[in-house]
Amino acid sequence: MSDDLISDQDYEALAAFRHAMRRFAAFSEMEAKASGLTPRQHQALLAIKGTPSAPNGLAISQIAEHLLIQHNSAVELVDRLAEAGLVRRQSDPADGRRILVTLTERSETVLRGLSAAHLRELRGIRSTLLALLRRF
Amino acid sequence: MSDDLISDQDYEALAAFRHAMRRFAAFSEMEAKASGLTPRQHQALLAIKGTPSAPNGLAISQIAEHLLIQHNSAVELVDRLAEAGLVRRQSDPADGRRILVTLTERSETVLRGLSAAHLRELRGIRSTLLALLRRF
DNA sequence: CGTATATATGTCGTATCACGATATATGTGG
DNA sequence: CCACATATATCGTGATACGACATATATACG
Repeated sequence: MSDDLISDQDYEALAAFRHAMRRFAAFSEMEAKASGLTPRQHQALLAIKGTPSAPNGLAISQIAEHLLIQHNSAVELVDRLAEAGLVRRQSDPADGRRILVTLTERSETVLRGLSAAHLRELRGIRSTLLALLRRF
Repeated sequence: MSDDLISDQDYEALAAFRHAMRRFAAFSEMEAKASGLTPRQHQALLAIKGTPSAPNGLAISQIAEHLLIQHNSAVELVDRLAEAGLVRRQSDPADGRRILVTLTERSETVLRGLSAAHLRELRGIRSTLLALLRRF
């Protein structure tokens, strides 16, 4: 483990890349918060909206997979989203165990604004991120 | 706010990009945890090591800036790192208010292993990330 | 000089939330 | 129709980032 050869430039590249990712994450947190969402809630909405292969909504287990969180955490996340009126739960007619989670009009609107802001931000930092990535 | 024009492809690109970032973050969490670190602790160590312009260590406020967290959170983060024997606090001879945080031998070793794993991972997902970024 | 102000670090109580362990419901295969 | 897998739900716990506040040091400027 201790015979890895890591140069100072490697460390610098890693630090710079993580800093850039953290900057984007912090931007996203701010935007989400300004819209009354937590980052996780935002990502859940985006996963539902951005999965065209699932037009009837995402199952809770799919949300967990997409966000790489535990299933029970996804349940709780959906609890909070539903309580805030941002998603609806509908049981899957094809499989009674599954709950399909869909957006509401309100979350569609919120997500639209958030996505516009994120697109702007990403277009602004795109070249920086590309340059940082190419250092690896 | 509600007249933003966002296409389905935009949503899909955003969701895919965030999923990739989350994947990397989850990978990093796992690796850090396997080394006995939290993600924040890892990033703090990396910031200290990867800032060549500060060879005597980073001040707590600089760590806060780099990680984009509040100053008091940085203090607490350094508390936990110091307690784990992963950093040392030294007051800055040039400014008695500042505390310079430096790595220990142990954290140098841990960070070396973590960095090697992250370099491998990043080289593996680099082309994927580049492709996702170019969609914006 | 000395006082006001700014900056850096530190302390403490609080709230959030992801998790592990566990429970219940539904589907599936022999 | 029974064993097992899968999906969702519940609950207690721990970790930690934060806001509000406190203290120490530096700097500006009369």
